[in-house]
Amino acid sequence: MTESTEFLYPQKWLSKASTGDRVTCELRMQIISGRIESGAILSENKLAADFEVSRSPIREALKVLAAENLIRLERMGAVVIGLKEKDIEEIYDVRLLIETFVFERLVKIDTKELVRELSKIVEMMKIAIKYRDADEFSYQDILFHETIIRTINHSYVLMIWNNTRPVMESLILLSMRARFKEKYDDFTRIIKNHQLYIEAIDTKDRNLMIQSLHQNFDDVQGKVEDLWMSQQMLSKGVDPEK
Amino acid sequence: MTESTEFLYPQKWLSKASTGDRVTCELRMQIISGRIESGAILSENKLAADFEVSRSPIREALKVLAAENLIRLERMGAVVIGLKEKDIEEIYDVRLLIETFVFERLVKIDTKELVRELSKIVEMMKIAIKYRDADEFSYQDILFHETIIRTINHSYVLMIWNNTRPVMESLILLSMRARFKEKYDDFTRIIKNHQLYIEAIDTKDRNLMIQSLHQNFDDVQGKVEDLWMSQQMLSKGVDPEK
DNA sequence: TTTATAATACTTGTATACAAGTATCCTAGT
DNA sequence: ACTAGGATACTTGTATACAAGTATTATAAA
Repeated sequence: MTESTEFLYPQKWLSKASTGDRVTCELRMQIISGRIESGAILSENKLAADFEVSRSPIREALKVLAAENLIRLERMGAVVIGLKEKDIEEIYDVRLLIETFVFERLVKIDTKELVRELSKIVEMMKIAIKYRDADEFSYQDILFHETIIRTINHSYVLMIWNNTRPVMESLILLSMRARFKEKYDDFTRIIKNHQLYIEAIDTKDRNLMIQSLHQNFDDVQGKVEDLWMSQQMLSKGVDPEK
Repeated sequence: MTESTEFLYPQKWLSKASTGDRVTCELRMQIISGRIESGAILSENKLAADFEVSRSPIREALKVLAAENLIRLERMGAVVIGLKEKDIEEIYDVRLLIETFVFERLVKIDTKELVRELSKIVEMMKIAIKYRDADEFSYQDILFHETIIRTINHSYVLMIWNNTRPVMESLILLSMRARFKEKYDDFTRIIKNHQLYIEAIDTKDRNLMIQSLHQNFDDVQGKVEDLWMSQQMLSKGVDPEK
């Protein structure tokens, strides 16, 4: 395998991470980006050799990726499932489910501090755009939503978020990198939509929030198309299933 | 530690399971039942000695339990979080969230086969009651809901279910065992409620479904109180937090 | 008595070794 | 030519070994 020496996952996000976490994140990116094609069979020994680590962190990574539905652990080897279009829609089903639930809780509590925090994050996003830093922008985008979710202090909703976040993160990273190269002016719209979201929370306007969520969803649809493009760029021959 | 030689998790459910899975299930039961008190600090070496296995399957188990929010992995040792009353409520928030979502999909498709399957499961539950088999009853109860959820073929909703199922399973097991000893006539009500659920799906009656879901939730509230009792029986001194 | 420091006994993370099981391929026999 | 059977080279699951880091405890000095 002509393994590219480049890493897809931002290395600076892994400053304090263990080898296992590094492998997990990198493998996830390679699967979602399509660099590792769906249907491929991964062997622990081979991966260990490729990553130049022992089998321990590899096993750890495979367990995590299996829980994320990206691979399927079988008797002999782990087969790569990858993300189909249907999966991406389903992830956003879950996000809509979560965030509407969260909003119902938010309208009952004081959100002044949250709004302040979110405003700060949007400012950061603007800076990231200004300096063409796709990874930083992605980071703040994810942080935005995570901040909202954490506010309601619901450990099991947070658990769901934690389980879907890594895949979301990878999707957003890949999409944003592609956009910074091609559709730079998309970002003003994204910023605007986030500000709409903040306003909805601030005024506790349920309709505005729903509207903003759907807008965000539409944005994401765009992201998905971008991702598809970037996948086609990265991988040699993607066979479009179904 | 005066480790009881008895296993809490049904051994026959582990016929083909690896050592890692066995440890995971047993540890989970011990934490949820309160046999391992919340706040306790678990060390991999100690657990390995207690279970008479190596650290590998123990590590595996701890990772899983951490993802389920039952323990928190720290630098030195894993601290047991356990289930507080709030957590149990939150689990059922998630279940309500999932099952209402699922129902919205169910009303759009043909559910004849599903209804047949569910009826079969309820028959099995009746037999389990007749023979006072709490574990078998629990198994069918969980299977009932999982069957419904699997029907809509939504991999990410299924993922959420998979993430909450183990804890649910433990809760139900402990609760049902207690009930078979004390509140035997509860089961006619539970059966009735499941039949109501089936009817709601069959007639695609949204209101009936909501009603049945809430009834189920109330049932569960009872379950929770039972669990609390059984916890107090099992563990010497539970300190009621908050 | 109290504080600073060093030795010690723990902890986790990773690498390696071993055992049991499975697919593959090659050979022998018909 | 084709099938049966066995050797072989894989696979995962578990045990063990080792390295690096952290809390604790004991000791020594003020």
